[in-house]
Amino acid sequence: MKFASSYEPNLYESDIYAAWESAGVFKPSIPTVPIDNNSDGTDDRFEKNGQYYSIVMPPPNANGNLHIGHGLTVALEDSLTRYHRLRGESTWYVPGADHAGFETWVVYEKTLEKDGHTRFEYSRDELYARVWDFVQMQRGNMELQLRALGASCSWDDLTFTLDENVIDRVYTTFEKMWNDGFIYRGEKLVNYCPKHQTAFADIEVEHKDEKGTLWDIAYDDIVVSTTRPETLFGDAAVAVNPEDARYKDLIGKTVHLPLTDREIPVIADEHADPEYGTGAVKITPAHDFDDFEVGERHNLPRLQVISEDGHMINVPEKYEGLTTEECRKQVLKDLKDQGILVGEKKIVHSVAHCYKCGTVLEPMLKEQWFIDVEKLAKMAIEHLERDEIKFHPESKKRVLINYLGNLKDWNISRQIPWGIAIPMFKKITKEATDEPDWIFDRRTNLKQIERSGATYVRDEDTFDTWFSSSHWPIVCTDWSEENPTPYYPLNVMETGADILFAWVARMIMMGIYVTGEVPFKEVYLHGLVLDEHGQKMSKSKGNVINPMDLVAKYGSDAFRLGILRGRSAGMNQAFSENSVVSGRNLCNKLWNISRLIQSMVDEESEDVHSRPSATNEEQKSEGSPVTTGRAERVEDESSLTLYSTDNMGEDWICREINECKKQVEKDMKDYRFSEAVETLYQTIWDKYADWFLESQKIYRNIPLLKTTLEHLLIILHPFAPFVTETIWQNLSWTDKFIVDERWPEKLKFDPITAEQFENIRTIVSEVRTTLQALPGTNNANKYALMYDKDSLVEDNLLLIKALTKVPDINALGGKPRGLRLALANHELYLDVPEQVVAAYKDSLTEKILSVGRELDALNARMMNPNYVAKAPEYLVKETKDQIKEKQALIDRLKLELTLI
RNA sequence: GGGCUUUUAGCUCAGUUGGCUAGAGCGCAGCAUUCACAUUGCUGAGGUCACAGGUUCGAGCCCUGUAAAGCCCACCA
Repeated sequence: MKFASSYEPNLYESDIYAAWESAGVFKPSIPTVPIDNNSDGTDDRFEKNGQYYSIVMPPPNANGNLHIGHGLTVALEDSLTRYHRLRGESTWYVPGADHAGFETWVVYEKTLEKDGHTRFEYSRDELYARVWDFVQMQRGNMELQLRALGASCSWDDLTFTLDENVIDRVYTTFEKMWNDGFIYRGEKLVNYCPKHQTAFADIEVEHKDEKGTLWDIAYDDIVVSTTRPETLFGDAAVAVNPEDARYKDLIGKTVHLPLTDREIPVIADEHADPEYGTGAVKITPAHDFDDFEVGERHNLPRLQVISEDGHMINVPEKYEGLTTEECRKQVLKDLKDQGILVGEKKIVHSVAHCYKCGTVLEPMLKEQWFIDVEKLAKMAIEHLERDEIKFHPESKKRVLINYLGNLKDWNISRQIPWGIAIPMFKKITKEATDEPDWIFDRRTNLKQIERSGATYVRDEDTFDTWFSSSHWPIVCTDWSEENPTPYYPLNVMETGADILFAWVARMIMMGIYVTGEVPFKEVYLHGLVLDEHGQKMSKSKGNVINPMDLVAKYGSDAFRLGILRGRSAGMNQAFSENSVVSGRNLCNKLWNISRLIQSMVDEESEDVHSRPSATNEEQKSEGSPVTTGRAERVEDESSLTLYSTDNMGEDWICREINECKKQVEKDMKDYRFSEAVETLYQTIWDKYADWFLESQKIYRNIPLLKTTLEHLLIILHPFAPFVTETIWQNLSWTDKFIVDERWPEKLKFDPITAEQFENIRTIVSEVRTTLQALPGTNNANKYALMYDKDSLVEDNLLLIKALTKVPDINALGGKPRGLRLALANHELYLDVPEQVVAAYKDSLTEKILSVGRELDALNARMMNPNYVAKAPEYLVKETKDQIKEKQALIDRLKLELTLI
């Protein structure tokens, strides 16, 4: 195949992915289901020596599109997956799809409304079936998008959050909790959205600061302060602080509740803050969280005056049926008319909103299922304290422990039809008094069941989705009591830092409760992807970046490289198209590197008959430096390519690739993706292309070119899977996929020779810098280079000439002239006329001064007796050496100056 | 009120047990054009590491405090 002059990702990506998928390369190499080859009753998977690497995808919404956060998630998770696969581990990346209970329901309810219907026209089962069809119809987009991003997940194992095995597992856990007494049904105040008519867990509530009014209302002799006058019909008492001298005498007495004919007691409770408002507060146990608790302490009645659809109930006829807003106006008017509205003050207070529709949430008295989380949280804390899970970033562990320590009981009932039905049935037969009021039963497809002569009806509520998704690591790995799998616990859970509490905390609690083990060994939390100005992306701001647009424009790899760049764990960081452009450029660079090497390989095979290894002959005739330990026809284990290193640049690139590999290994272990990518950029671009390949235009070592390119392609593959595979296939040096390759072994090289190449680099750099600094333009073509009795230069004439682009290199024959190059400390001169050298004098003087400043600093360090006495020996020695070096350099520079 | 995080080049960020003469990408400036790649090459400018103290032979890094920005939790009648 021929390489085009630039890499066009669109031409290859989808074909490459399809080829991977049909070849089945994303499946774990060791089966996920138990096998018993010896028929000895043991699971043979555990006997195999393979290492297991498992990771599961936080399930994207089944009927949605991927957003930028998903893009980051895939870039992170798939890099890990591909890296561990290349390392030879049995790697399992389980994809998922979320039924997204509430989210999807909101979308569906909108379409219902558009068609002029409401949820109340249908039974729960009908609604469930309708949403199911709705989701199936819209489903699939996100799975295609995951493929486009290169996610190398095992598609056969895709887990949908409403799959049968998920529901089974959730029911099993629920039953266990029910039997263990962790589940209770309680009438409590819950956060309730009157628009969506469902309750939420505390964590789903969005608090916003808002302007409001604090009204003072006279209840006989006592003036109470309230922001919600309409709830006064539900008042059960007035509370004052027991220490508050103003109201001491009133405690125990009753006052008249305005607009009604009721008398309510004045009670003493710490809840009343003497500093706030009038210091007296009306207590409405059924419609305020604090008041609910006060009510419990004082055994006050809970009077519900607001219905679930947000209208007034159980109130005087005049107010009955009004919305809370209308009622507030009416009440205020009536109180004013009676002259008992005695004050009003503008305040800012925080108000609970529905995180989806923004409606103000109503605290509502409801019977719901709750999980008593105390023991679960305690177990989780114990495991965390024992460091069984490593966090990235580390600080989040403490944050999580603090959260778990203050966790309140968890409301798991939701009044929406789209979700997993709660498997509880309520007794409706009055006479069967011995039977329990509520029973657990898995037959949630039935509305009504019979047991022990009693009739039970199904609870119509569904589970909070976080309750089922807290089982995610368990259900995705198919863990069960009978067949524990080596893929559980997961190696890592990668997800957004914003759902640390909602999801990660619950997975840990549930994992420990169900399996006795933490569900994952490490947690990597990514922050939000912000726009290029560091602003949160939002539709209303119009700054949303669609990852698929970028993939289409620049390619999947470019997107992945771009989004990983400059990103670190747990931080909300800006993202701009620029970084993707830079990723695209790297892909193109790599493509052209491969193109060049392929062309060299092709030439070699054409030339092989006429003039075998001509370049090597040339090299040898110039006399290579004497070295030891140089690689001789090394057999590289991964690629089976034979190579030898025949000059400095070749040893050097082997060393640099080994260093790069080592660095990437370390970065992946520490989840430092950005650094890994950075290292690869530098190695591929600044070292491999700019130095090694340039030198190979002179010394052509085909076997080494092939081996080193293969190594670089493999190391980059986890981050840029498509371009590396496309090149791999295009080169066709092997029959395999790069996906299936093994992480390369160390390259053999001579370290002494490798280090000598640094001298060449210094020489070349100085020639370039000096030429640029000389007056005039296009100096590279103007001035020849001269050398005198310098074996390094002599041995590498062609290379230096090619890299510096000077027109000529000549021997001086013991008569120095021109401009001596001082930095590199070799007998090298630029053949520059005197008047030009004179113009260079200023920059030379400046150079001497700056080196002088460095020397002063070093000397000052050595003058400090404490430094010499206390600093480690090697550092003192290093300083001494540096002083010598700098001094010598200054001498050379001064000599250069006097020569002018 | 409790907790967490951030502050380093114009922008976005690295800087892993203190050894730094503080780095990268983008951007900027200059130079180059039969070259695998202009999605390029070469060169360069650009920093009081938020501030103030302290510890240390030595601080971007450790300690104390201050300021600014952001996030989370709780409370807010």
